[in-house]
Order: sequence, then C-alpha cells, then structure tokens
Amino acid sequence: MNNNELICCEKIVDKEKVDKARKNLFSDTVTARLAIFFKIFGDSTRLKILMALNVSELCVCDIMATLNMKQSTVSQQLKLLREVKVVKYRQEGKQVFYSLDDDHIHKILTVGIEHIEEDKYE
Amino acid sequence: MNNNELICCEKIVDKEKVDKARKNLFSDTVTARLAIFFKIFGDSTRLKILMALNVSELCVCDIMATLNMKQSTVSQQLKLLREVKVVKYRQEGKQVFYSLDDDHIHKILTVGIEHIEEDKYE
DNA sequence: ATAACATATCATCAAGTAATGATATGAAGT
DNA sequence: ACTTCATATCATTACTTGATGATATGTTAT
Repeated sequence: MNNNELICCEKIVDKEKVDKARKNLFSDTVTARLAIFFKIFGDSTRLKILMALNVSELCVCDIMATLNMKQSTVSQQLKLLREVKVVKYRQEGKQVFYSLDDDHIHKILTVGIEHIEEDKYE
Repeated sequence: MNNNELICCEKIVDKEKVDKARKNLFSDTVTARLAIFFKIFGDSTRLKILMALNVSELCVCDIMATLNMKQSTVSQQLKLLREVKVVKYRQEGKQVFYSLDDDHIHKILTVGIEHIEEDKYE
C-alpha cells in the first residue's frame, strides 16, 4: 500500500518526470475515496436524481414522479447518494425530503457539461 | 426515450415542484454522455493516471513506472481516457506521450478533493 | 528483411453494480 | 390495535467493467 516506493517494471524514459509524477500522487486511501465519490456521478439514474434535486428539495415520491422510476430504484440510488454525502435529507411525517448537500455538486455538474459541450459539433 | 412526457406512477405531493424539476432535466442523450464522462473519474487506476499526467506529459512506459502497473492495464485505461477526450497524445518514434486534454480535468479533481476533505475528521 | 522494442488490442475471467419484485420498517389516521 | 401509506432494505438476476496474459501493430536499428 506504499505508493511512494519505486518498484519498477521496465525501462524508465525520463526518471526525473517519473519521480515528480510519483510525488504528485495522492495516497491510495484518498484516491479510493475520490473514486468512490466520482463514481456516483457516473450513472444516468443518479445524475437525473441530482438534476432534479438541483431545482428544489423533493420527497422520494416526487423524485419517482419526476423521473418516472420505480420506488426501489430511487431509494437504492438515494442510499448511495447519502453515503457519499452528496445529498442530505429530512423527515417530515411519512415523507422524506432530499436535497443536494453542498454546492460542489452543482460545480461538478457544470464542469462536466462544459466538457461535453465542447465537442457538440460531432 | 421521451422524458418530457409525464407518465406517473403514484401520488404526486407537489405537482409544481415536479414540473419544474422535470424541466430542469437534460435529455437522455446528454445525461448518458455526462455519465460516461464522469464514470472515467470513478476508478482509482484512471485517477492515478490523471494525477500523474497532471504534473507533466508522460510516455506509456513512464506511466507504468510511476504507478507500478502492467502495460496492458495502462494501455486499456488510456484508451478509455482518450475516448472521452480527457487525455490527448502525440507519438514520437516508438513512444507515445500522453497529457491532459484540458483544464476541466484539473477543476474536477479539485472540486472532488474539496468535497472529500470536508469530512476529514471522520 | 529481421530483430528489438513500445504500445495497442483481444479474449477471458472475476468482481462489481443497477434494476427489480418482495418484504420490512415506521409514521399517521381510524 | 389495525390499516394505509411512504420509504428502506433485501435477494436475485443480468449486465458491466477492470486486470491480465497473449497477441498484433508499428517503429527503429542492424
């Protein structure tokens, strides 16, 4: 698990660059957490839920209605979204209202859109 | 595939919110492309490659050395990174040098880091 | 032409994950 | 207490994907 140790495989072309690149890596733990975080945005269903919540807080039932999805599907994905703290929720009687947890989510979506819009012409 | 048509399942709690949320959704096509784009960041191996390239352009061999990974693994992931235009490359003799395609990647990584650093205390 | 090398692609397999129906939990009304 | 309703969780299944060894492509040097 020590990724600062240089156990190399083949010939290195530019040792200096390799050393610098190695120093710039995050630890395996941080990298793994980042991957888990980003993975959340890598699914259409979850993206749609986030886009819906980007407008306003919604209860599970209204998320289902907005996206025309089954209850268990929505709940499953909300669970994942909760786990990485991308959404928060509050209970009000029988209903549970979900909303985006912070504005990083908005930022991330924006950067993603910018990126894919650049090759609109294709 | 028409996600603007309201085919609903159960009772809607707040019709106005649901309508607004529906209008804010992207098309299925855009959503799918976004998901494909973000999925790229949802894997530790690819994240490490991107972190390495964040420092400087590297040839495949030096990426292998930096991350201590097999050649086919690196090449496979580079292929995916190319497909979503997150990296670009240039050939120089036998070597192929990869680099980040634009600064959205840097921005995205930064936002991700900010997000996970917020709950460092856990 | 051929040998050596860097990289890409392919095929396989194991592991992960999304959708879904069924079931469980827990709140509000009767 | 019982019913209804909203949401959560569980188990199953089908699909996706990452790692890997083997092979192919293409470049340079001999």
